[in-house]
Amino acid sequence: MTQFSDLKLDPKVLKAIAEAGYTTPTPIQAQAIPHALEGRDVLGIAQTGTGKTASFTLPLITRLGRGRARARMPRSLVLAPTRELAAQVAENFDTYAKHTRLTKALLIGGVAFGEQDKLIDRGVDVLIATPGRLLDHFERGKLLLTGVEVMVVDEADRMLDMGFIPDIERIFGLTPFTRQTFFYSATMAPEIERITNTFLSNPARIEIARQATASETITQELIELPATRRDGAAKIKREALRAIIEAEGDKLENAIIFCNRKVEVDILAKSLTKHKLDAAPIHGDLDQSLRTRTLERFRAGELRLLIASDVAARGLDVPSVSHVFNFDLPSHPEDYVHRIGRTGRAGRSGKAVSLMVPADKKYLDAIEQLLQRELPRGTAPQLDIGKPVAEPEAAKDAAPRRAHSVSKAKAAAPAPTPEPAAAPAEVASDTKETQNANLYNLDTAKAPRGGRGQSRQRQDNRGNDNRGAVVGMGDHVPDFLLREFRIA
DNA sequence: AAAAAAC
Repeated sequence: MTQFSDLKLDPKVLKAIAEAGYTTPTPIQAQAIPHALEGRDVLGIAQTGTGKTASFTLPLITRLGRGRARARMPRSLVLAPTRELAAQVAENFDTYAKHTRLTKALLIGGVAFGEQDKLIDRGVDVLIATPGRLLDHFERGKLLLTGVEVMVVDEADRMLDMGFIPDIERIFGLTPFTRQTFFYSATMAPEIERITNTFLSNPARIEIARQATASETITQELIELPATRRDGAAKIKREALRAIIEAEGDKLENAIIFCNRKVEVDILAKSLTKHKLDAAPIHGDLDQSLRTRTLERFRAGELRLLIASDVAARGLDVPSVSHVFNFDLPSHPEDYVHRIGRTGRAGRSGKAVSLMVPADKKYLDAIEQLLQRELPRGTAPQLDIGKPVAEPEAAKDAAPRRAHSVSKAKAAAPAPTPEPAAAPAEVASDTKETQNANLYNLDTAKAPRGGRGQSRQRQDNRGNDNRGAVVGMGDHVPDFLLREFRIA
């Protein structure tokens, strides 16, 4: 089997790899690095957690080993869709370039220009950036991209989702066509295909087959919660979540809890904190320095619960998360896969628990359709609904305004707008019913629907010999995570 | 319908 020492990497890079404790490259590293070192373009079709980042940083550092940076003319450029991902690439670069004299700058939004300007003026070998901030620097005339020898586009499919493709095309156009290009995407949507045809030249196409021993590392569970009035769903979910967290006890070392909306992230983080749980929010409306600090605390094990929007769904490298919760089922089924992929990494076991209310049924259907299997149904915790816990009950009197707890959480937000025609009918009966149903014990284990699950297996195992391979610098990835998604 | 990313 290939070892890092068999690859023609710079000895200084090999030394740093060894010091980081790795000996064996992951499949994508073993396949991409030789082509990259020959100077070929690389098209990598792979998910996060496969060791993708090092598959470009290692040859990049090797290739830039000779030569020096000139002022305002970076020698290489790495583009990532989110600030956190860009920061992660920068860390990876630092790890493996530590015995070289190569320099880097991280250009992301949300932070001051001053320091970034200084680094660019001095000249950097590697520029790592999100597209918006990079173009901002360029337009201010601070930056020339004509010296770029190597360009990397990471997570291109996500760039597509986020509307960055025009920016990416423009940036490609600012770099010399003689550059070497590494391009990574989890899927090959037609638009992505078009870009690669335009900007890559005879690339080595590397597609990572899923690994044979898989998905046992993530235990998935769906908790179905009872129907309620619209504004009651979130509250019931919060209660259920707390009950589950409590029931997991010490097994829950740390967890990421995903919500679909930023406001929900804030409300949930506050609510959990109020209930004496160690929780903090992360989403795109929060100050960048806070985002960075929160993530650092979480990585360092100083924070147990990270409440997140989908800013954290993909790509974030948080090595050991014991649990992932979907407080809301994601509306894009691929996001389900990305979210739960934050646990069960590096061969460790992980648990992914999703909460569902009846209104989310359509999302569940889409997820099960994508996974080609049913999510195992778990038992809902017993909830003392009807007894006010720490949060005051929703208005019992006729006026169906909003729950006190919510209005409190929203105090900081701009003037609360009136609820657009709240659910009319069954309001009256609701309170009584929930009071009687003091205990919800929903054992809703359903017989699996017709055998659509098993029929389709292993068809995309491409016969690579990496089964059972020791996986260095990447993580163990369940097989269904590596399946290609169809873009609806 | 929402999230992310530029000021």
